[in-house]
Amino acid sequence: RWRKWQIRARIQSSIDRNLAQAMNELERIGNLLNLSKAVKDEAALIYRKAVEKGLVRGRSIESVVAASIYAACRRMKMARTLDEIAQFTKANRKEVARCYRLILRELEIDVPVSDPKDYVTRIGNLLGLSGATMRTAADIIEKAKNMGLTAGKDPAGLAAAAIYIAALLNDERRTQKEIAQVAGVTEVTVRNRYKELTQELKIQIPSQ
Amino acid sequence: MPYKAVVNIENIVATVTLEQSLDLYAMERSVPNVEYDPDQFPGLIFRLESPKVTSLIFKSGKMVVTGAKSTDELIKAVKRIIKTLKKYGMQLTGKPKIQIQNIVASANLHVIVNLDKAAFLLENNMYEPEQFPGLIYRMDEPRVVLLIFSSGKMVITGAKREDEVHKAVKRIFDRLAELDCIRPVEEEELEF
DNA sequence: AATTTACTTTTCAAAGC
DNA sequence: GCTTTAAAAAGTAAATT
Repeated sequence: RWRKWQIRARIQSSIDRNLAQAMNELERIGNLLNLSKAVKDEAALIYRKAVEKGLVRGRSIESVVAASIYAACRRMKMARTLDEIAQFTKANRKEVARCYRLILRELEIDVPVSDPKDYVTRIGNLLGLSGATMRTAADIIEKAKNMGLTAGKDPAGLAAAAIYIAALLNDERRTQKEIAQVAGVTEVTVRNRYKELTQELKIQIPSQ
Repeated sequence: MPYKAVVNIENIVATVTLEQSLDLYAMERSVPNVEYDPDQFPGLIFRLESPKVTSLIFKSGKMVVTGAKSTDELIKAVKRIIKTLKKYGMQLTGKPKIQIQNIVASANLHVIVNLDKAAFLLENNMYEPEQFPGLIYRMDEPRVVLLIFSSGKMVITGAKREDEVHKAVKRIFDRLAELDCIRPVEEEELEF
């Protein structure tokens, strides 16, 4: 009886110590990513579940925290790539992705499929574009979805191309280079998505 | 939507047990075109030109043969590997025991798959287009993993028998159809 | 800007670290 | 877990030309 209580107390204290350290990491990375309290709270909730299920054993706290933050961002529709999050940890993208997959499988957490529209908002804000341009870009994404042009494509690349087109249509042109940079994709990808979207959606670009 | 899937076996991974220990250092000296660096990997790498397969040979007498596209090709390759090793002076006795460990196949359902919808309705799936363009589906029976693309093409892996591949393809087609996740291809260029 | 090469994902065994 | 081997799918990336 006593021994059982002792074991339980020991496990609880180890979870507490782990959580204390993890919450510091979560706060640090979350602030570097400019995440709101709501997203950080969601990440904390996911991390707590992961610890209770023993998913952190044999893994670095930092990687699991990063994976929890990624899952929280996805659930809260706060577009952040795995690379953006992993850059603030000692682990690489591959290790954080491994922890993320583990969280998806082991915890009963529903994460919606990444939406290019979430990246439209993020890229638009980083470039200081108007709400009208962002709405145009979101419309382009919606039409592309309905035509089946988005399946399997990187949402960041799709959003980058939609922003490029929308900015041209709304007369606040940005170069493919600066859009690609904030979107975290290459200019070639922006160009490829741009070609496909303008062709398939029959969008006429006014010549400068 | 008629079922007209085309299935291709792309790779068979098998283990071969020779039931005798081997001197890999001697093998590296006498058999040409082999790679052996025990610090990097414990197996000796032997490439057979026809049938084009690669074999990892271990000192325990066990080997891994990869690259065969059919069971016939696999058996032929194992016979030729042993014949080649004997030709270069390796003493091999007894008949090898061949076990297929994994079959990788590709298939084309000739339909367009709505991956967003499938990701939402299908169980045991993972669809992360930021990471990989295919939807990863873990099927319980037969126990295989399918990588499904919006083009209707897919990869089936983890099967131990060929009939499991065909069964899995038929099953995923039926499942995608009942979930209303497929639509016909507008116009398809014929492949020859 | 077009090619080529290469990496992402999944599966599996082998022996050893 | 890692190391090595093979293979496909489609997207993205980087290096050449």
